Amino acid sequence: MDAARAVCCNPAMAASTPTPAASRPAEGDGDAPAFSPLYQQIKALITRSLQSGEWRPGEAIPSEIELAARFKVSQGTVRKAIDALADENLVVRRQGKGTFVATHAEEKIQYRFLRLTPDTGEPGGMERRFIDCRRMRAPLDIARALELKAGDTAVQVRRLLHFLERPVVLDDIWLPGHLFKGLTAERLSEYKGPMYGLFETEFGVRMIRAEEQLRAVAADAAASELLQLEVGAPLLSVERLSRTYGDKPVELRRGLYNTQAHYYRNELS
Amino acid sequence: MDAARAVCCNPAMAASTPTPAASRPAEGDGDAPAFSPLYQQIKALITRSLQSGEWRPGEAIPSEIELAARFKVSQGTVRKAIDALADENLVVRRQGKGTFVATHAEEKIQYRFLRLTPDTGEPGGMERRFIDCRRMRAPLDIARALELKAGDTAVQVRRLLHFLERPVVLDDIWLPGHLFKGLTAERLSEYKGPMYGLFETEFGVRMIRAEEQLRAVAADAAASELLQLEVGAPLLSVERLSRTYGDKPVELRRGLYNTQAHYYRNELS
DNA sequence: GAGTGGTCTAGACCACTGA
DNA sequence: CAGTGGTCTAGACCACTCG
Repeated sequence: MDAARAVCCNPAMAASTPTPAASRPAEGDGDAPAFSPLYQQIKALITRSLQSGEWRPGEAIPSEIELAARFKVSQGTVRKAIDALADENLVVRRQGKGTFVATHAEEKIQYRFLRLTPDTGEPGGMERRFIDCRRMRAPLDIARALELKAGDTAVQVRRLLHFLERPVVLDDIWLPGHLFKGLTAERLSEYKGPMYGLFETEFGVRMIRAEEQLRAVAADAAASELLQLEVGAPLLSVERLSRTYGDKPVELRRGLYNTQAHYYRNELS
Repeated sequence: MDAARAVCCNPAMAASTPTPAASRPAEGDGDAPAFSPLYQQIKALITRSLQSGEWRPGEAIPSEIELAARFKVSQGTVRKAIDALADENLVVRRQGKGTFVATHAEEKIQYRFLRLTPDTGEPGGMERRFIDCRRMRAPLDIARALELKAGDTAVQVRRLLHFLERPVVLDDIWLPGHLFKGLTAERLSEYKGPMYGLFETEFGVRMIRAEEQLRAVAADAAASELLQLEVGAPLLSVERLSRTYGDKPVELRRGLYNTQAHYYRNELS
């Protein structure tokens, strides 16, 4: 009855003790020690359930005690696994209530990934205006970034963010076509709340983490018109690659930020 | 013998049990619950020892077992305190060896805080060239940022970073004069290794964390000459406020980055 | 082999939430 | 009040480093 524990389906796992003699497999190349602590295996299992949609964004996951029973490990081990997930913002702990699947849809702080802050006043409060939303064969650079095959279709969304009636951000957003069937400008406009909330609830695509590359560039004709600036004005170029579970890239976003009255904030440690 | 535990000097602390009846002080305003877990108190004590220089950067701090004995708590509690310090990069754990005070002086990855990456190739490998180093009364905005009194002296350092013989970064660095007595261009030039390493070993000032504000700006005459660009060329402006223990600001740095062949990298989660 | 940090367990108790 | 996450403990054992 204890020969199974919880990791019964994990290829790199142990039988009933956490680290049996067999846990040091094939030392052939003097590489890949391949020892995985129990709590990381549990973390992987929980992540798999998150990915499979066993619990939906915003919902509570089972309590630590339940999970401990399910996986046949101690509560402390489950706790450590959940702590790691909470550190990665995949999950939110709320004392006395439970542990909840993170969501972009209901956050008080909208725009979890938007680091632009007005010089005076609070972040947020940006108004969205969509310019267009088109399906097409993915250009080469886009396809490469999104790991699409040549010829696959992509969705391009362009939009502006306004702050106090002035355009501040011009975004050019690329998405894999096969994940976003039926995405139209109308649905984008109708949806209240952050765009990543719509992606989550309507298309089941959850943005987990992202990398950004920032540069200073000069406004070209198109950008200068849309952002109401002179050609050549300096703009902050922000290229973001967003990823979902398994580090799979699912969005490439090219933003141009007017930083005359805003700044991009970052913390180092 | 157990009435003292370790937190004997902490005003917001308990006697011998972690959370005695008295731990809910003065609920007057319906504010400030002021409950501090033991491990956070231990963390604060360790931080105080770090700040006081009881252990120097690069050195090992006492083992978990020793600290547990000193503070009269369990090893698990010490462990949680150290985990928190490691998360904040104040300390580095090395299995089998010990826990070490973090340092800017010996890191393999130099420039822990520099997020600029060349488009092709590895980060780092920048050559420093100092332009000048002067002491003066702190300008008003600098004094405010560094929390100096009007009239206090400040040190201004200007320098360039070159990559493959081309100037890429122009830094304008402001430091509180009273912390950096005797800082000269010579000492800056002679020192091998990152500038924060010199600050650490020569002046006992340790940069713990920092906030940056990024903008796109147009190069003025001075910057364009030093960075060998046309006037008006777009530059990434990076204003960094660095802090030491207790969140005390100790450096204001204004950088201008040429992002034609480099980008500023950031990770979101 | 001795000493370090890393994992895992089991159990007690506390703080918070909501019915 | 019961149920949740949060803290603390004590002890066992493992993985890593170095002399």
